[in-house]
Amino acid sequence: MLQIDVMSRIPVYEQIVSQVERLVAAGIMSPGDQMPSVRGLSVELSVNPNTIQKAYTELDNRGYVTSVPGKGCFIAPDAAALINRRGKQRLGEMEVLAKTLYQMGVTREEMHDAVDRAVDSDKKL
Amino acid sequence: MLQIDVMSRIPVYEQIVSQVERLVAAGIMSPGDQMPSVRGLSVELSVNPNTIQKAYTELDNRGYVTSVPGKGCFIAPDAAALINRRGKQRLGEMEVLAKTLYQMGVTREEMHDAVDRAVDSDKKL
Amino acid sequence: MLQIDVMSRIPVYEQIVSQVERLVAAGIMSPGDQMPSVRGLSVELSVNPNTIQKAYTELDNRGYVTSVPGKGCFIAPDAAALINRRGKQRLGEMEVLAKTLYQMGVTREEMHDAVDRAVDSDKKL
Amino acid sequence: MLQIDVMSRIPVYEQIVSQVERLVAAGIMSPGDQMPSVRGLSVELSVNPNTIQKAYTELDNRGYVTSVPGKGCFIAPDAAALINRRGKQRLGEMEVLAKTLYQMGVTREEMHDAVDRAVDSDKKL
DNA sequence: GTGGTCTAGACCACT
DNA sequence: GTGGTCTAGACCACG
Repeated sequence: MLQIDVMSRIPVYEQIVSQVERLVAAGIMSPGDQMPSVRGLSVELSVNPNTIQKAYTELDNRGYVTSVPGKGCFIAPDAAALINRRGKQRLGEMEVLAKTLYQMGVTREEMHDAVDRAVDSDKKL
Repeated sequence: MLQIDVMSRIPVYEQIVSQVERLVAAGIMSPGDQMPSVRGLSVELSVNPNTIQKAYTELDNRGYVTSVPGKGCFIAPDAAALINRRGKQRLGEMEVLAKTLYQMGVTREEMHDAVDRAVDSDKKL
Repeated sequence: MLQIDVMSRIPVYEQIVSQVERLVAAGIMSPGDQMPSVRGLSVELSVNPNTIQKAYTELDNRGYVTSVPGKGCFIAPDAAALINRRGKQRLGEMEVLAKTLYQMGVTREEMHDAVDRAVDSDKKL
Repeated sequence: MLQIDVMSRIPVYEQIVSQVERLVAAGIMSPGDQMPSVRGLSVELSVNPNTIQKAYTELDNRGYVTSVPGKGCFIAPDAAALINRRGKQRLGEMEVLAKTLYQMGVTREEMHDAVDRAVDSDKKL
């Protein structure tokens, strides 16, 4: 269910967090669902268990999952809402990027087009 | 003319590159203009000369600037065009970010608004 | 596998870049192969780690290699193609040199012979 | 008669030496001809007199000119022969370059073509 | 004075 | 352990 790109500059643990984020927001993973075990996911992705643990800790910090010692790690009831809130906060990143590109001579329309392309490409899937 | 935020996670040399990029694109620095000397900028920004040197080397690699040992560092004739081209290439980053945010439940309109805010805030200055 | 000539006027980091270029083009290093670590190569060649780092950064900039912090530095999938493309671009250097030598009274045949000597000496190895 | 490119990476004094080399080899300057004065050439090219002096010193070292204190600087009788000899020595540079390019996947034919292009472009002028 | 290279030694985040 | 950034201080060639 998860795929990681070891060649990417994005830290592996962050890739895992992002993908869980996406799966929950898309409704593929639902509140109450159990996450794979740290050791299981470690072998499945051929990734160091420490890295998986770091991702899970981050997911817990963000409130997307609740770890129950001895039982496992479960998607939190309000995960989707939290993710949506976090998404809105990240609009600031887009604002910063847009400002930078605008200062480099990219037009408002070109940026709107890029956003539309992204949205449409996602709708198709 | 340049300002550095030492607390930022963005490397100092990258901050310098970005700011020169902006100044050239805005026409504040023009082709043929001489950049501040490595040592001069070093003391002005209280940054190690090697860090400035790294920024200047990067600017040269990108073709924004031509460094002439013993003479100085000058804005290249086609710097603005190169910067614009690089800006268009970076639209891919915006597409990736937009896709991610969309998957987190952010709407197309909210993203368009973010772009518009960025453009308008820059126009005001 | 790499050898450095500290007495040469060619910067050490450029020597490293050139040699890796050669090894990859010759198929001795293949896509996906891991480069020696910065520190490891540093002690092996008795060169400062910063110098190695500079070489690796340049290799990354040229797309021959992808550096993954915390994991290592790996030969890029399309490294050989990029190197070949760069080689063709550098034919311009040969043209400039040939023109200069011709103006100094060196004949076309003498230059062809020099090229042939170089090619043959490389084939023998 | 001489033209220098301040933006070039090639040192100004070397540009001057090369151009005098070319003019003599082409027969435009002949043995016995007087070189421009250091001060005169300095203002004509808008170049620091020290730089001109350095070029003249190098020309003298190579035996292309003989400086007569108080009278001036004159093209040596055997200048053309010396230049031709130097040209042949520089075939080594071409050999090194050819070997490098060959190792980067450039073919023998492509290099021969580059040499021919250079020779032909010079013949046309 | 200029840019460019190198060494030495430190710190950071990530695996 | 890895790569990446930064500081401090030195040396070089060029103008």
